[in-house]
Formats: sequence, C-alpha cells, structure tokens
Amino acid sequence: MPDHTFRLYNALTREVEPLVPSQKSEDGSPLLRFYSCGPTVYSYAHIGNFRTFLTADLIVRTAKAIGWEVNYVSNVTDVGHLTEDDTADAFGEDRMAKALKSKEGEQFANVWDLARHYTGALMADWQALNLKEPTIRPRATEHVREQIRAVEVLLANGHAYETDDGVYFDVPSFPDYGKLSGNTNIEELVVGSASDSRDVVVDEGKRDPRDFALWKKDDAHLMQWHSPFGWGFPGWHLECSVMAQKYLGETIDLHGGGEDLRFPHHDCEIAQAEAITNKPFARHWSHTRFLQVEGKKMSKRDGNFLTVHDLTAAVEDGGRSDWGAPIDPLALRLSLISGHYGKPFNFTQAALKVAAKNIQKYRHADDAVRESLEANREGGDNLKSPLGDAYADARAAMCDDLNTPEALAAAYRGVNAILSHHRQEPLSSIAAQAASDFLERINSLLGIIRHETDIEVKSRDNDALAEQVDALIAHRTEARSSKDWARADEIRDELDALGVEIMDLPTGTTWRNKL
RNA sequence: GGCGCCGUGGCCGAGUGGCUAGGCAAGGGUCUGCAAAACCCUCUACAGCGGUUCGAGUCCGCUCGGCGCCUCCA
Repeated sequence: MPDHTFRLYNALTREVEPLVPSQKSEDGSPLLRFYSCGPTVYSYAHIGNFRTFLTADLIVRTAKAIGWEVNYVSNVTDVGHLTEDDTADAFGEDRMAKALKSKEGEQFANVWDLARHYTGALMADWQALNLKEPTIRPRATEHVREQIRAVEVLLANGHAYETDDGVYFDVPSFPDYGKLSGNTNIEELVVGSASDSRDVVVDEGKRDPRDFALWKKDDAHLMQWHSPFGWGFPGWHLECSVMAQKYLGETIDLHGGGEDLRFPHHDCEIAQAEAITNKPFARHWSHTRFLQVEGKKMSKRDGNFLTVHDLTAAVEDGGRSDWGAPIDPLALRLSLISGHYGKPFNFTQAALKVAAKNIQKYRHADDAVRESLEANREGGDNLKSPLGDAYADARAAMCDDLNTPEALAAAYRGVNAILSHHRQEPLSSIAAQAASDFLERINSLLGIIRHETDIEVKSRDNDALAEQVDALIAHRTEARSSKDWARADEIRDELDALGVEIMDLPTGTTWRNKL
C-alpha cells in the first residue's frame, strides 16, 4: 500500500490539512479514531441529517480505501437535547418529551417507545442509503453513569458549579472556550442574539450567560436518573464528549457533525473534555454544510422538510408522490453526495432525476459485467489500465477533502469505458474481471452501485409484477416475430401503463421500472 | 455585530497559475418494424473593474450580487 495522504478541511485551523491517525491498528496499519455526532431520535431523519451522515460515511470509506482501519463511533441522542439548547443555556423542553406530545407522538406509549421506534427507522434509512454501520453506535441513555462521573470530576476540579436548577459548566474557567467557532467575544454574541429581538432568558443561578448545563435537576421529567445532584438528566453537550472519550480515548483523531453543531455544541464538548483531561479533545474537526431544497433552506417552520422516508417509501406507506416516491435509495444517495460537503447543496427534483438516471447507468454496466463473467469469452484485456487509472483518480479526489464531484467524474469515465467497450464487442472474460474489480472498488469507495449489506428491497408485489411483465413480453415477442406490429405496440403500451420500460436488445427484450 | 462561504457554458458541478473535468439537457449519427435504450460525434464558459505575472477561472485589491451559522434544524 503506497503512502497516502488524506487531506480534510480542519475547522480548528481553518485549513485543508492532512488527517493524521495517531495510532496503529493490530496489523500495523494506521487507525483512525472518528466520532460523528448522530441525530436526536425524536422524528424521522431528514435528508439533511443524512447529508451529514453521508459525509462521515465517505470519510470512513476513503480511509479504508487507503488501507486505514477506522474506529467509527456515531451516537444516538435519546435524552437531554432541549429545544433551546443551542443558546448554550438549556432552559427549553426536552425534544423527546415534546415529540411524545405531538400528533405523531400519540402512537407511542412513552418516550422510550418513541426513541425505539425512531432509532429503528434511522437504522433502516441508514441501510437503505448504503451507509457503513459504525463500529459502535452508543446511546446517551445507556451512558448516564459515565456522564454523572464526568460531572463529578468537573465539580471537583472547579470547572463546574451547582445551582438549584442543576450543574453548570463554568465557561470563564476555560479560557479557550469558543476556539473552534471563533465565538470568543461574549458581548458580540449577546448583541447578535439581542438584535433578533429574541428573549434571552438567563437562569438566575447562572454566573455567566455562556455557562451551559451538565445536569438538569427535574424529578418530573419523563426520563430521569438518580445522581449525587438529585433526580434529573444529563445535559446534551455532555453525552458526546463522554461517549467519544469512552470509546475512542482522551484525544481523538477526528470529530464531525453538521455545521450547526460547531457552536455551541462542539465548543461545549471541547470545554468539557479538555477541562477533564487537560489534553486536546479532537485534533481535527469537520462540519457538513446544510442543504437547501429547491433553493430554499429546509426548515421545519416552513414545512419544506424532506425525510428519507418521504422519498423512498411507497406512496401507500407515506412516500411523497409530488417528489416521485418511491425513489431508488441509491439515487438519493448519489444525489446527496454529488456536491461537496463543505459547500451549501441545493437538493432539487431535477438533480434527483439525473442521479436516478446515472444509477441506472451503473446498474447497466454492472449487469453487462456479470453477464460477461458468466459467458466466459475469449479475448484480451483493454480495460485494466484505463479502469485502474479511473479508480486511482477517484480515490485521489476523495483524499483531496472529499472531492465527490471529481471522484464521480472519474467513476463515470470508468463506467463509460466499460459500456463503450462492451458495445463494440462483448467483454472478454479477462476484461470483465477487470471491470468487475473496478465496480467493486468504486462501490466500496462511493457506495453507489450496489448495496453491500444484502437488504432485500424487493417485495412480493414486485415479484408479481415481474411475472406479469415477463408474460407480456413473451406475447409481444411472439407478435413481433409474426410481424403483428399493432399487437406488439399495444402490449408495449400496456407495459408502459404498468410503469415498465422495455428495451429491445440484440440479445432479446429486457425491462426496467420507469424513472 | 461576530464567524464563514459562494458567484464557471442551457442546467448541475470540478478546477491545487500554463495542456479538453464530468454529468444532465440539446443537436447530429449508428442500431431498430417503429419507439425506447445503448453506443459514437458536436456544444470552450469562468459576475464586473483594476493589479501581480512571460502567462490568471486559479493570486491580490475594489465593486456588484447571492448564501450560511450565531434562533427551529444535521
């Protein structure tokens, strides 16, 4: 394995710089220790969540492609994320409890039930979009003991204090606070929020407006634990740093999340973790930009929210027909990774259609290659070298701050070479093997050709449809051989009505679902 | 007010000072009963104005325009 540099924008230094694993795995290869902030499971994950998770996924895939091992931890937040947490204040309502009271929440017996449901939905979406499973996916509620211990340490070493309402981190005791976001000037922060004529509620017991909750005392809360500071629940910022350190060590290589987490969440994590260990918490920080939908910011307020479920579910299951549901999950994946993670991305129907078309192109190549492997034809190899180059280009692009557009361009070059050669002359066994290797490697780098986990998306309905289509095609082939063009075209119209598109190839007629 | 991003051909979107990114659409072709699909060919742009340079989409300055986070939200 040649020496590879994986360059990634580091929010801490504001520069694209090499990502450097500080440890080795058992076999001596570099070991990347990576924590990516996961979602609060109070609802279905939306496509913006997944843009962030996909960035993490691509980081993991790229690291593996250059021979690294990855310890990849991504959490599930199922307690403590308050609606007003982003003010660094923590006076709002718990998102989980609030969700339970909403209309969708009525179907759940309690918050635990709700969390279980949406965690399951998250995992299903995760698989459908072909994301690698994290090495560990810890839940906040399963690490309350560790969080309480962290609060105790912070109280003991003078970085936290207790009030009637809870335990707060003492921001002035940590002079580096805000170093990640650049929000170091408290007056400017206050001016900024005040300019929105927003009510800034400050807990009376807090010593500094920036101080944030480590523990909230609340013996009426739906999720509560006993602690030395009374019944209550841990602050949202605490879980990530505690779980990251538990599973990855005191100083981790890389920490990522959505851009909104940069401040205050990540600055708070840094403060907590470093106040405990006196060591750097993470050496590299990465944030994924928000996406827009048809040029507008996706926002719950405006209701232009798109969940993965909205797009990939059948219409009977709540899929959105105005968005063409059910969309091929891989097309959604391709669409979401077609822009650079560090730039705002505009998610549009037009782009989604393009992605669906290109996914078909990959499938077409994949099918051709499988067929050629089985056919075992004689002949030389004219593909190995161009495909080797294309893969190397794709990987190099990914190592260059996850330049997905350029990586995809290289992947297209490769796929076009395969299709082009195959068109001229069906692939020889040896060329097909080269093509198969290429598709395999591109797939493990970008995940856009086939699912790695064998999830069966096929339903019984689809099987029934397949039988029906095959029968119709057989009739049409008969009609064509007797030159009954009217009958043949009639059958084609019937297939069209079923949403099926047919292709008359030299080898026979094949079909696929229309885009 | 603080922190940050962007303006590239019909559209999306790379471009790390000097050689055609790529995709989609469009036009032309090959194939085909027709159609579709597939494959082949064509399509040279960098918001404006200055500057640095032998040479700038790429660096610097200014102008104009758009956007994000700091608040729901990844």
